[in-house]
Amino acid sequence: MSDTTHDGDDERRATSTERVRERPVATETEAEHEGEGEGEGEQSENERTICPECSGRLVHDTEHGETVCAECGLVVADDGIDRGPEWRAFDSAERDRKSRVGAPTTEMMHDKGLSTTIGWQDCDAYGKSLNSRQRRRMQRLRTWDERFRTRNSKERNLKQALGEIDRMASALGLPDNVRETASVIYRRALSEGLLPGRSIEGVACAALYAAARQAGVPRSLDEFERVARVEKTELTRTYRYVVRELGLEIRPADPESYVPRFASELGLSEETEARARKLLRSAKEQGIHSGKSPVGLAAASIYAGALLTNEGVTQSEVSEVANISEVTIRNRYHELIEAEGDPLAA
DNA sequence: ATGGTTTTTACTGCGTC
DNA sequence: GACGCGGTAAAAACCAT
Repeated sequence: MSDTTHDGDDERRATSTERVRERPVATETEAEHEGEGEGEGEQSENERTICPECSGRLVHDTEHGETVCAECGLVVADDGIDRGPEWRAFDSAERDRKSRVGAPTTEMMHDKGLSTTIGWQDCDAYGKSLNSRQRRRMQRLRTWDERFRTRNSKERNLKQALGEIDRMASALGLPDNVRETASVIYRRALSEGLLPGRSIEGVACAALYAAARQAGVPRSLDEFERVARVEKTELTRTYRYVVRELGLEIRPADPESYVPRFASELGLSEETEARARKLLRSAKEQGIHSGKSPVGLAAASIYAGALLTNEGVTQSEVSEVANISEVTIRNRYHELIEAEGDPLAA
């Protein structure tokens, strides 16, 4: 699912491959700094995403190889490298024949999945098993391969964080694309020096929380606290910090996104779920929802919806699955029914 | 730190099975 | 009498300033 973004690349024209910048021919101090490729081009992330003229958002136009401002149209950089292939394919057979690339890169691994790994199966390229001497040899190589790949601290840091993100994401049932964005957020936090003084787990957790909300599949703080290795207070603190420093735009969670999960946990019908959504929508139109906790609203809409369809659900049951007090449910659901235009009275 | 808003806690009374 | 529900006051939590 995560590689769908790469499918369109084949059709892209290579407009700027011929302009790939030439390297200076001879340099006297021969590549002494080659080995320590730290954060290659990531240090000035802000400069790349914000227009210097009007501070609007910058967008990359891969068709023309330009970086332009979405607000004022200012062209910031026009020497972008087109990373698409230089050939075109007109059917899938031709695509297979011409393609010279391997797996897509992924943000989910600390080296973007570009490194090779020595397989764990003790067999050669023909599938024949190795003898014991060769086996020992491969085991040694594996060890050194692993040490080499995770050699510096930054990469070890990333590796641990991404593992943490992966673990929590599967515990919370979050899809791959959320993990990807969480990884991107974490990378940005790391390259902007947000980590010192904060725990890896905390920042990783905050990144995942932010990513889930951005993707419209939010999980409540309570749910995060259950799977995270950090306290809720630390989570909220680092979350706020990361969002502010990185300038992430995150709107308040949509109550409707909680409805399906609560409904299924309580074993309620589609009809009730639909009623709950309807209640939430009319509440939104009247602006009842602003400032109120989205989870509370979702819980109240579930309760009210079940009431309207005569499905027996008690307030305490709803408060149980939503982690919201019964009082809040009562207050919200009165407001919801009033906003709906009092269908009970009709 | 502070003040305003929202949520939670704790408690009470009412009606029903 | 246990349970579901509604309401209230005060405490706690949260958020922007």
